[in-house]
Amino acid sequence: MKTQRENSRLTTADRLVLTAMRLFGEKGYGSTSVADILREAGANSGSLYHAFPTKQDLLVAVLGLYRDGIEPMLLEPAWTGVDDPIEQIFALLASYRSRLEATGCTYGCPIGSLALELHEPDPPVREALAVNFDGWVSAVEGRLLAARDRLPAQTDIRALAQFVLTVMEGGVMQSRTHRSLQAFDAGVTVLRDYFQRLQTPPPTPDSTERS
Amino acid sequence: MKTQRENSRLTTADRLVLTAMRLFGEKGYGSTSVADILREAGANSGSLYHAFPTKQDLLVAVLGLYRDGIEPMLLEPAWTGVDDPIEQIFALLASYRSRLEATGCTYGCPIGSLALELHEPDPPVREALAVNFDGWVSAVEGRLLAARDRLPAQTDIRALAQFVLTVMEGGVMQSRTHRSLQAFDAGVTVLRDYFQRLQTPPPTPDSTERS
DNA sequence: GTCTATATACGGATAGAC
DNA sequence: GTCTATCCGTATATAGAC
Repeated sequence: MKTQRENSRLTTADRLVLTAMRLFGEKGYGSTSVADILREAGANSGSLYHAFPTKQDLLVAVLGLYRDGIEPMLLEPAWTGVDDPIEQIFALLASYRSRLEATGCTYGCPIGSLALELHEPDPPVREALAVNFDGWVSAVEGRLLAARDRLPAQTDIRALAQFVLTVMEGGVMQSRTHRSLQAFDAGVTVLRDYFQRLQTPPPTPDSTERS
Repeated sequence: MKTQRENSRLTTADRLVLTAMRLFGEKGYGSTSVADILREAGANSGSLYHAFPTKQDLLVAVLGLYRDGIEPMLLEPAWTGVDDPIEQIFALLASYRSRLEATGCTYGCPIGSLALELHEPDPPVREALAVNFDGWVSAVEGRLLAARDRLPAQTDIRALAQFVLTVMEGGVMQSRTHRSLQAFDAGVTVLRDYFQRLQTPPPTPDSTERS
């Protein structure tokens, strides 16, 4: 579960951020010590504190990496070969499922984990988390806009995009706790049912008397 | 945000668990030190370790309290005066909203926070978290069963109950991160729309040609 | 069962030479 | 920019008298 060793062609600062990103994702922020990061990155204390005054600054840098990686590292791989915008949303969810499955339901969404681990994060950290959520939601919103003609006219597109994130995060939380994909899958299935109902026009007023 | 002082008529062990419950909820498990708990409970180190060999044993006891409190502390207050089973589900969600609102969106669901804070919890802790989720889901499932005749016959009741938990936890996570009720409210609104659609029979096959 | 005092480890962060 | 050595606070847990 650890990459062969963060590419040694990078600068020390970059290696430290990448190592921190991996360890924060694996063990969380609080349980990752600066000493862990230094050891795994093959760096020394002085180098880290030269680039990052505090451990928290390192966290903010990691969250920036996640943000910048949403498009190339998350969306692009998930969407190749999938054309339908709504199916792209479910392909995104499937990528989280793969991650859960590949790790025995121990790793889900690193942003969500950090968001709940840090109860009272300092403003820059909280903002960086919020920016990550916003970026994710905006990507889903874009897919919904592309499928707008298949959704009821009065649909709140932004709220529906947030709802997709909600379903992903809630499902990941339960699957990690139960160490089973069942809860995540159940959530996706229900969400799919909802999308199907959204795309099915309701009975017209004068047709209700037929049933 | 702190009770006037955990009732001094209780045994020391009980006072310690109640204090730990409060502090774990406020600051998380990792950020609450044993010294914090001792100070706030007005107890000494020896008393704690006499009753609980480790801090983790204290956590398991706290999770047991949460489990036992679902019915009397959570459901009963939320459901008084609400008769409709589906409205009881939304009343339960409203109780989480109240908690978010009362705390400036800093406290949501203590179980969910712990579930994501503890990345690789020891088996007894993970089980205790899972038991809490199960108890919550079963309560919602009971309400859905009471409303079964208003839902499509093929509805997976258990999965739908899990979905309600998913929506609550995902909404709480985002609202805490954004420090705004908007995301939570949006999730509840979308969920309500879904329930309405579930309760609206779809067009019969031979009526589709009318539209 | 409760008290005080303390063992022991590890945390983040720093100093100052090179 | 990177190195080694280390400061200093706080963490969980324990010892042993009462």
